[in-house]
Amino acid sequence: MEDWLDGLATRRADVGRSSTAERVAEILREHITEGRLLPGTRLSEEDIGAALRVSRNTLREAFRLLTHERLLVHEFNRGVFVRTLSADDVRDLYRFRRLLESAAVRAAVDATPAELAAVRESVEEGERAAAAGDWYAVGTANMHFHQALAGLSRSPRFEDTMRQVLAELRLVFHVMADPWAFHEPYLQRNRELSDLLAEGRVAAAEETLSHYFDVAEKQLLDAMTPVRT
Amino acid sequence: MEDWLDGLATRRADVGRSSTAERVAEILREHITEGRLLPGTRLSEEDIGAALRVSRNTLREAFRLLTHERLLVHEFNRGVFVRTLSADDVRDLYRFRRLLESAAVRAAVDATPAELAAVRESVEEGERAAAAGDWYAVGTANMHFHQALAGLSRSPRFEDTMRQVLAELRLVFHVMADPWAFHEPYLQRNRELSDLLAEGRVAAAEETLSHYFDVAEKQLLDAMTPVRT
DNA sequence: GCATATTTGTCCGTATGTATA
DNA sequence: CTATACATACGGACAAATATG
Repeated sequence: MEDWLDGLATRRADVGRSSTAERVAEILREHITEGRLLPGTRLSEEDIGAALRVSRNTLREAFRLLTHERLLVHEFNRGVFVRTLSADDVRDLYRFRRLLESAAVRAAVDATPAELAAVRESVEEGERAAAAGDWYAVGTANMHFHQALAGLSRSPRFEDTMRQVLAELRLVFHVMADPWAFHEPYLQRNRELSDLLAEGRVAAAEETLSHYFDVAEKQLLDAMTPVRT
Repeated sequence: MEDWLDGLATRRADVGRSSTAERVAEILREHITEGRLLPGTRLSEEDIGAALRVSRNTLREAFRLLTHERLLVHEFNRGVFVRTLSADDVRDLYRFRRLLESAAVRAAVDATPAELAAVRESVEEGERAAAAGDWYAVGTANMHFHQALAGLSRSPRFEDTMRQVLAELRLVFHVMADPWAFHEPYLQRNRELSDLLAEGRVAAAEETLSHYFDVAEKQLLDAMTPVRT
């Protein structure tokens, strides 16, 4: 039996409120985004159902949720697998992010002070985490930063879309030698961006963001290529 | 016989294959987007299961698919209903569209001739349909136009997101007295936009698009408000 | 407010089809 | 080619929640 199944079993006690499928999905999502369940892993209905003590029907419902979030892929008559992102997927995700986050930054001209404050707050969250040497928290704060940028759009659907994209990208962070430390260099740039936005210098912010993506995308792709030819 | 022929044959079989849940979802999706199943309608598991001759478990799987597409809403212990969009939903959808389609138009500077041709082709599809007095086809062509705009992004995820947004908006088209004729006035504007893009006048195109959304959003919201107080 | 009927939520057993060693 | 394992789909069961009279 694989290790991660043990981890699942310990979460069994948590299963007791709200829709069962949602709870199961949440448990699996956590395992995936934290890298305990690696891309390519097949999720057996029987094994996981046994570990979490839920029926196959319920489990399939949870699988559906995560498949829709693109964290799992469903292959007909073969089962569900933790998604493996290709280099093309990563390129597409960054192309998408460029479009989305640039649009969000441009929308900053209409942003409320509260929305801009949320951006600054996420920068400070990252700086505090770095000062404390907590790299995991730095990574989380970086996610919050980009989520806060999405908040400038003032569109719930836009924010949902951003959440989705960021969750999907997490699938590939674990190819990095140290998945979380890789966010550290971006603290400085986030601060810059936040300041530019506060000053209303939208065009300059867009420029900074563009550099951000160039570097981050290249860094991820470089880390990926050695994995498979 | 060569091996690759076998390979083709099995792939061919794979292409046409889909789960019953997906086929059921497709049938329901069609009923919803064409207005035969109206927002607010409750979808009884037993009735629909009997009508389509599928088991409750399979049907629920189809419901899940459509719920994730936001065409249905699931109310715990009460069942699933065809989604009813609120005025806020429509406003959010238009805000989202503004961000997305503006971004797509700006990305037109890097578009290939083929991508721009797809935009023009959808305009002509609409013009032909209008000349033939086929308002349903005019509406469809209008969807294709905006989907073609999304294609300028050259991002599959971006195009998916647009598809989703347009599908969702269809839920509300049926509040219009004549759901399809309402697209007609936009033919002219689509042509304008297509021409501006072909000339590379991106900023002007963005401006035209912005007007487009102002008018369309107001028109939809006005048609909605009498429905409910 | 109460009792009843209906419907959903969850789980199980099983038959059939499909993929893979 | 066969055997095994697994996914798909069905129908039945019962508890729990909801709607109805």
